[in-house]
Amino acid sequence: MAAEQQQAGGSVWTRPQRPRREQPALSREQIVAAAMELLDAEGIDALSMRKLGTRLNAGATSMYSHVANKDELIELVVDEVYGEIATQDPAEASDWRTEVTTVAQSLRQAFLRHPWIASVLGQVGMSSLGPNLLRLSEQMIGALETAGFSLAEAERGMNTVSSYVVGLASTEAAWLTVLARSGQSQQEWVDAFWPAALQAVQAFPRLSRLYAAQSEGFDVDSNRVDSFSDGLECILDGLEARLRRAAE
Amino acid sequence: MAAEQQQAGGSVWTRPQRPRREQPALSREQIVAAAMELLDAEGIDALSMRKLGTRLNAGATSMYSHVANKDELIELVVDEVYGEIATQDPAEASDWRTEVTTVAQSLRQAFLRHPWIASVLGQVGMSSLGPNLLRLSEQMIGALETAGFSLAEAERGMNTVSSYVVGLASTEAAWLTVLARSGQSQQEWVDAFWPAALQAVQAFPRLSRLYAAQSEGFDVDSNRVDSFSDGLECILDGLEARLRRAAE
DNA sequence: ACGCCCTTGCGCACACTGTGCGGAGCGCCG
DNA sequence: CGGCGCTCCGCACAGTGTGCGCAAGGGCGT
Repeated sequence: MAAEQQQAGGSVWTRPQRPRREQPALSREQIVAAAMELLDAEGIDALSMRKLGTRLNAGATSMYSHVANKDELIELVVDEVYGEIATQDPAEASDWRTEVTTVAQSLRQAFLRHPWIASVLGQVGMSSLGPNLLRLSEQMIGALETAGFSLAEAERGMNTVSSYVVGLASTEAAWLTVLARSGQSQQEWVDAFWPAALQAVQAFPRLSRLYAAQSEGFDVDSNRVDSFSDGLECILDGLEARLRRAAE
Repeated sequence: MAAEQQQAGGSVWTRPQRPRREQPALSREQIVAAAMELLDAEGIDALSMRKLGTRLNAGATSMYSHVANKDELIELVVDEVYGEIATQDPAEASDWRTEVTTVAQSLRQAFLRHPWIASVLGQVGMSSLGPNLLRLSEQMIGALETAGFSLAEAERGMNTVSSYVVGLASTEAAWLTVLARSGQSQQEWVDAFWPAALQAVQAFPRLSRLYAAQSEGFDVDSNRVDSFSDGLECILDGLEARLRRAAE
């Protein structure tokens, strides 16, 4: 610490180098950005106000002038994640399916870029009403409404799609978090866990067959993205069906 | 504390009432059950090992003989929640759609009975491989496979449905948690938040129309269950479509 | 029958958390 | 130039998960 400085000098100059009002030295944006870095680098457990403070060359409680709570801070960071997703230019009006698919894929990838978000969504919920989330909602509802759905139908469709994306991406992200915490490579982790999984599953015939089939190697990652796209298209098929049904 | 007892008596009798080996006095099941009670009653923030200990007339660290971690404890409680869902008797082989729907609805209701689960799923993931979760997976895959899907298709279908259920129920449960923490009634909370929501949304035309339409009252709860069932049927429609497509 | 060991529960302690409070430095307005 | 207010920070408090070592008995070897 700076203990020796305090002992050497008087209390007058102990921290003269603190550049008080040249610029506020701490801003909401900086805090949110630093929190995002910390979360991406070390995960949710490493985010403490003290660590965030030191990373900003500030005290532990200095952020409370700009942010009410740790919870509010987290809400802000979450919306920042949503902010990474660009809304499409409405000029290039493409197929509604590709438009919805684009948003969904971007959302998934944003979640996988910031896996800590899974551990946080259950506390913050989608209820935070941050501007970026609202923007995404507006776009998706817009795509569905111009496709021919009523406004209420469009909202339900959006809820269905986004629930699917959030649910699946959360599971994936949680898995990534566990993986990261274990410190092993993906292959190591799978190898280590596979026997236990096989044994846990052996009382269930279909799961056993499934796991056995998956044993004879296949690419885990590519299967995952296929699986995501497949489920998404399944939902879109369901939506398209009711669109056609309404048109007749 | 029991300080005066120690001062008054010798250290010999300070805790003679502890019934050492008459019965183990603490079991995994008891611990999990008590944790569930505590979680249901006071939510995730109230679950600490100390509180759990006092509730079991035990010390704070006495559970660590039966449970490795707090995390492991939470995994156990989560699987206990899945355990509340009964698997259907395979004898009465009904329509695959109603079978899947039954599981999905039960899952949703279990989540809403224990809203704290939302804040926990992102840390534990579905990756815990607890026996009850496996049982549910087996049933759902079974329903899909006997309906005519291949094993791999059945797994993907299950993933799609369960991701949807988990995602949506998590959002709802998170909302319930926020509501409970606020201490207000649902109506009070909505009334208090509505102006802010309207203002946040006013930059987005479609969301504004949507919220305005929802302002002229309708039953929030019934709309929610309708919305859930609607999205679920949408997914099932999509699945059924590929079943028919494969049959041709 | 007696003494030893080994399991099991628990008190203590440590490092760490979020955050309320009061004070201190600085810029700005009157 | 004096007072006000906004930021920033050190301190302190209550509370957390959990590692460590001790104590108390039941079960077993002799």
